[in-house]
Amino acid sequence: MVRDSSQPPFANSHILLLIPDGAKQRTTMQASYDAHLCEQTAQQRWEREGLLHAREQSDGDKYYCLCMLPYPSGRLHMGHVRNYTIGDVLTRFQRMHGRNVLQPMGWDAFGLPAENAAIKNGVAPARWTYDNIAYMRRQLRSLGFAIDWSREVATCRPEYYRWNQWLFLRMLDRGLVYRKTGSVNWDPVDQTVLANEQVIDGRGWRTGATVERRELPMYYMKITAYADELLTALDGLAGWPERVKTMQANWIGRSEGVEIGFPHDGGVLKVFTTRADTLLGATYVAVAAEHPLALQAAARDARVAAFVDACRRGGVSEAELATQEKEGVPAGVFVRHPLTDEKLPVWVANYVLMAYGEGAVMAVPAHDQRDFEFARKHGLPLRVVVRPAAGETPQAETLTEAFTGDGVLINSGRYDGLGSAQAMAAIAAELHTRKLGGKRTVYRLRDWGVSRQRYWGCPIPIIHCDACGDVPVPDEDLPVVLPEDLVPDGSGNPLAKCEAFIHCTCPRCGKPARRETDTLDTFVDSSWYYLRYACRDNDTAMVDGRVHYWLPVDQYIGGIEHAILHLLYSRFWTRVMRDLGLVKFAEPFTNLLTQGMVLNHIFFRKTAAGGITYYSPDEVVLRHDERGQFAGATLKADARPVEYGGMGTMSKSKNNGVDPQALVDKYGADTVRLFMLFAAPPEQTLEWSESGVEGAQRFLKRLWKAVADHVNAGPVTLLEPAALDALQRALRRRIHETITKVSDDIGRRYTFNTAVAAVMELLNALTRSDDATPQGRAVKQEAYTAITLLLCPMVPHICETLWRELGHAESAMMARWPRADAAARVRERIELVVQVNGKLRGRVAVAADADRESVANAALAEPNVRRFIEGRAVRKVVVVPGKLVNVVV
RNA sequence: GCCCGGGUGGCGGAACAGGUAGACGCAACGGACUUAAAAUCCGUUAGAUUGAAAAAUCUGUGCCGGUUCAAAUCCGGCCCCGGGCACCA
Repeated sequence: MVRDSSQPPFANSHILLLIPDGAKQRTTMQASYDAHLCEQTAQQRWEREGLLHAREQSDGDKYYCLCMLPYPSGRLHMGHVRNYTIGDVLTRFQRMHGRNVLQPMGWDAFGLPAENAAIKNGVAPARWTYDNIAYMRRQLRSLGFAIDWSREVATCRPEYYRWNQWLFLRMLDRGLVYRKTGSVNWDPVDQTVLANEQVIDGRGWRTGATVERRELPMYYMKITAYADELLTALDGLAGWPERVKTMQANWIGRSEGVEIGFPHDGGVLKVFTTRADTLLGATYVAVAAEHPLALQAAARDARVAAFVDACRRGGVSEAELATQEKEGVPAGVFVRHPLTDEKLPVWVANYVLMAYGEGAVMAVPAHDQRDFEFARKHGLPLRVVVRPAAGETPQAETLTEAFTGDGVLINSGRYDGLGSAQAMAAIAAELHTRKLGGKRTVYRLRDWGVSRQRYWGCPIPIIHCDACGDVPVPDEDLPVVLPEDLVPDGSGNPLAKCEAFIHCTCPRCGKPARRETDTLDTFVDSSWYYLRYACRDNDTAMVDGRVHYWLPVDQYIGGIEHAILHLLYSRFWTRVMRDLGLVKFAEPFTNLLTQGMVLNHIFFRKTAAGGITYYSPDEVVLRHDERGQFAGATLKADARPVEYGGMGTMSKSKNNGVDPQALVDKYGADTVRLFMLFAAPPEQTLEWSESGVEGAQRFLKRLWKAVADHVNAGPVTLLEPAALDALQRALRRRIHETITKVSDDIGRRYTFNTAVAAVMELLNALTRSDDATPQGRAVKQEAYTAITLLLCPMVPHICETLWRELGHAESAMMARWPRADAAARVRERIELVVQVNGKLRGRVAVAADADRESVANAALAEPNVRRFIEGRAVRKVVVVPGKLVNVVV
């Protein structure tokens, strides 16, 4: 069934099709396009002929095209359609280039929405999830994606997640998993942990209660052990978008600086700074509310205790911490300056993050803007120790903002006169001699907390024994299976109340023990699923030899929202597996295409309790003022106002997804696919609008009718390029220019919108021509053959039928991509634009190979150009070959 | 608040390495076909000015400034929108 890639499909590959091969019985082609008939017939054929199954084979290059697996939220939305259509186009395009392609699909099936659905409707998350998968799988099939369904995985199945557990234990063996406390959002009313998404303005979304931060013991994966490698390896990812690499580099956030110890009665307070040159300007030290020094101070001082307590209110997200008002109190503790021995006060401040560096900073108000504002607010002193290399020296009394640039040191004793860089090195050296610090590199990246106090996730394979402590579940007892019949009610993890799950015996001492009831972060599931597609039927190993054939992924496609977390975790996980000898590569995704989000309006209401409810855009009516401007919206159900939340990503949680099914039912899959591709280039954000779907449908109908008219006019004769007249040559040139353009747009640029536009232009040119001569019809035969092949990756169903009508027995899916004939594209004369002083003043036609001088002379002779240069001296003539002439006067 | 993108006609977008701004499509308007409508086909469509017309000129790519023979594209500053910020996925 698989084509031998060494055989070209046509004897003369420059001329696309000479004579139909007669495989089709000559009957009249139907005049009108029936999308649903086409789609059903084509899908059945692909299935019947086994064209969707990928097999490991040695001949020909493999091409593994992967789309990020969907969360089974219930129905596909337009973001999915966009993602999977792009993937399908690239897969089919590569298949037509003779590659052995794999395009799998699966389900990111654990997660919060299943629990929310359970709370709302009382249905078990497992049941809800499996029903959703069944429905969405049907939707994906109806869109005609060339997916090898025999490799489907669902991350909520024990045969999948047992390998999460297995690898977790291997990481535990190697010290890459450890336990420590971490902060979570706590809803005091529901007595439950909330996700950051469920905290809105510091309140729980269901109860409206003010959220508190709580400390819980959790498992962490040591991604920081790979921080440096994950950062430096970005340079090698030539197939990744620059912006994604920049985001990851900033996220890892490597900083080279100096660690400084401030001695005090109870020991040494460590801080980290990238500006050790400003050390002599430090006038106080600030610590995070969770810092041991702050907690000690709180035990002695009621005011500090109250402040530390206040810091616990609100959520844990960085965005929330970073936008809150900067506040602090004196800890009532003092430290000594490591160089001057000066006594400096310690403050407890909410802007210091415990998770970064040492959870403490030296404050230099004259040279750090945040310290400056804090010092002004609390009347703390300010000392200028760096002046700009040129310009005025800032005066402490008159400063209106911190001077944060590098410069020359002043008021710094023996360091006076040194530049910032020299001073940093010298100060680091002195600290090192005094054993109070030295150079240090820190990362913004934190270890990956993987514990979730939730039911619908992969159980963490640990048993807690009073005698033996935390004991790993033995490999032979894996998987630890999650009971699928529990129904969360919003008050904590039902697993923690499930006696049948919790009770077990300690594998070490045999005494009764308790299972861990936390489950793993769902990012664990999605950190390696792309490996499992290669070998999902192996029940004795996580990966096998087939992984070495298919991986790494040649093309990965998914939303830009995953630019950091998912992609970084996957890169980390792959390295762990490499170091365990399970895979031979470090980077799982060779090429990455990050698709822009599909946005839609967000509407919501706050409930009486302070919670929030989202409404679908088709549940509301928009109101406009007399000038046609948007002026609010009301709910259809009760005609009362709803709040507008702006544009946002289509998602289950915001209730603003648009189900493509109605469009597929009405217009067919090809129209929906074509519309999504034509709407915008893939990387661009797309605000949802349905207008344009009709246009996509109209184009397919026009194409169908054009091919039908051509086919029904009877057999064609052999194309003889030498026998063509000028018009026929011009049309044929357009065919081959279009082949070049579309090949480049799909294969290199990924701009499917311009590829479609180019084919539309060619069809427009074709339908304007009424040349019925034998050679005229031969050119058209070549044109329709080319168009069918060029569109095949994008709208495969209609092309399957057109291909058959054009006389081919083999499926269009297995046909070879057309090659442009360079000879057909040659032009004799070209048109150039002529500018005078950069403004367009005329056009001239010249021979394609004309030299600069004759081009310039032709330009200067153009009548309108002469009008503008008359009576003025021509100072310069810029000739851009093939493009334009600019006359400067 | 921090990091990363984006902003072009009524709308989606095109202009790929600094060289014709508005390809292609939607919507709108006018016409053909039709008893009529739908569908289809043909035409017009950035704004302004001049002209009977052909055509020509001016302005114009979020805002302000700069570099260049030439800027949507490069540089500096600002505004707005979107994505991410570690428990949404």
